Amino acid sequence: MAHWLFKSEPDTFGIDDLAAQPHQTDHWDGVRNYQARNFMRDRMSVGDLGFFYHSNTKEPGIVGIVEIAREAYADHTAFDPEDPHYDPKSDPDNPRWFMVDVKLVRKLDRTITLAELKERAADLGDLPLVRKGNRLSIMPVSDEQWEYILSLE
DNA sequence: GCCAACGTTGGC
DNA sequence: GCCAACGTTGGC
Repeated sequence: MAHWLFKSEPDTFGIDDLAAQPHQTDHWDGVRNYQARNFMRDRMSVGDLGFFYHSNTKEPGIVGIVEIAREAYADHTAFDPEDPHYDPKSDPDNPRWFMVDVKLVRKLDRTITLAELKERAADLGDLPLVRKGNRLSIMPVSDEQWEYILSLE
């Protein structure tokens, strides 16, 4: 089973928004980065676990755990001219962008902040999150990194 | 609000 | 194919 990290801005879609969905499940739409797309499309399986990370907020950090509930399928928001993530180059017959469904497993007892993860960057090896200038919105987390980060909770 | 880092676009 | 210009991300 693989592990992942999903970034989202809580002002747009935070963990409490996911918690409010039916079955605490929603699709992860709006990814418009090829590397992040490829992780979803090619490597995510139902049952994989991921961290839910709040970005672009007062205290950025990991706030919860989600589970992949559906494998990648076409991101329909790319087909909607009214949608902020509209991409005319994505064709319904040959979609460019994909999304998975994620289900909330639980919220963490506390936020594991980016600041403390950065303090421990030496222990987190190649985790893109703690590297300068990183903008990747979906990234793989190794088993070791996963356990280590959870142990901080 | 600022701005560094990054990915994408498009002219050549 | 190169690379400057541009738009976006996201920490601070």
